[in-house]
Amino acid sequence: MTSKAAKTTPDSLPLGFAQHNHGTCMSDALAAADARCAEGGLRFTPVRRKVLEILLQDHRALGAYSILDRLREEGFVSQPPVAYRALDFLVANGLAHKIERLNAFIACVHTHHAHTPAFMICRLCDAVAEALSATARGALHDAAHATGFHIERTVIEAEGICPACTEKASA
Amino acid sequence: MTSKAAKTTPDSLPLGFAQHNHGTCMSDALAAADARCAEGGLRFTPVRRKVLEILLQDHRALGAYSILDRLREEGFVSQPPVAYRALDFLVANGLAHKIERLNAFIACVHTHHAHTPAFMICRLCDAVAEALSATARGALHDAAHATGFHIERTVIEAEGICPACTEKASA
DNA sequence: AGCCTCTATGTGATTTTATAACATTACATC
DNA sequence: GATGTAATGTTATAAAATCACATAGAGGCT
Repeated sequence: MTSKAAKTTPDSLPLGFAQHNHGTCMSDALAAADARCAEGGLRFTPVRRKVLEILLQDHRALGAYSILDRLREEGFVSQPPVAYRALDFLVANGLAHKIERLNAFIACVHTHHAHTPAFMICRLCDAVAEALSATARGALHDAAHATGFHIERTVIEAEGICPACTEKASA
Repeated sequence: MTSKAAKTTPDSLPLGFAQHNHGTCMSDALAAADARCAEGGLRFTPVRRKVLEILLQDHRALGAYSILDRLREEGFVSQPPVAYRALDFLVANGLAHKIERLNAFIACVHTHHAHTPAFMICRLCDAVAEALSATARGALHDAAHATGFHIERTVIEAEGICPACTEKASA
């Protein structure tokens, strides 16, 4: 678990590659979502909540149409705009992120602090880990500032092979 | 290749926001492409060259179907796979990049050195600038290395407002 | 309550982006 | 000039995203 330091708080690791307690991570995230919506006067409606639950359950990047299928299974209406609207809401409010490289969505695992997400995508097992990206973001921001560009949103995604798959391959 | 010093060679700036000589930039890029293909034993076929020319002419991100339209105008065959295959070739060989955020493609302006591209996308005028991203890339790489993730490719894109549009807005 | 307004949802169709599958042609080299 | 490989032509379809417009709910106001 430890990558370099002795301290290993859950969110100092890129969740997604590490084992963790899905139950608590899911209920934590839902609680955080409830709190944020209440605080911001946002309506955390049934479809929105269900979409977030679906994303949290899988804990991986899901395409809008996979989500739509899951919604249908759960008895929700299943036209594309339903899923896209819910996803737009979640993304706009920091409860989920879009992985541009995959045209897919993933629940945010760092809901408790504002952040610029960065992802690592394993091309073998499709796992996606969200890393804290203060450093990468800072560097980009500096470069942009030097040219007078005002950043509103960043997409930082690395594609490659995760630790587990690397191990499997060499075994 | 100074990035902040007084010297301002064309490629120390994020091309795309800065004015520059399209003619030479285009012929330079085509010459570089010729050289690279010759060197690597790659076939720089008419469609591939034409697609690169189209991208260089516009000097902005173009969707595959826009490129297809342009190809058609120039008398090329115009089924989607034609454009996608040419684009795949250009991207695979570093002559063009895909902007994931826009599902669009842009000619590479740093063909002479290997690099991990980073882009700044203006949401007002749609200009896209390619920046040198040694720093941002380094930070991401360090983070990945710490967790054992092996990066093969990175997507680094910032969306916001370019210098020109910022100025226009405040004027 | 009743009314108004704004937001969210339901629904069908369409647009945009990308790939599958398979036939044909061009090029290299022996 | 046969043969293998890479590139192109062509049709069809899949996958992702949005448009447009109708309906329903929540909250404020009198």
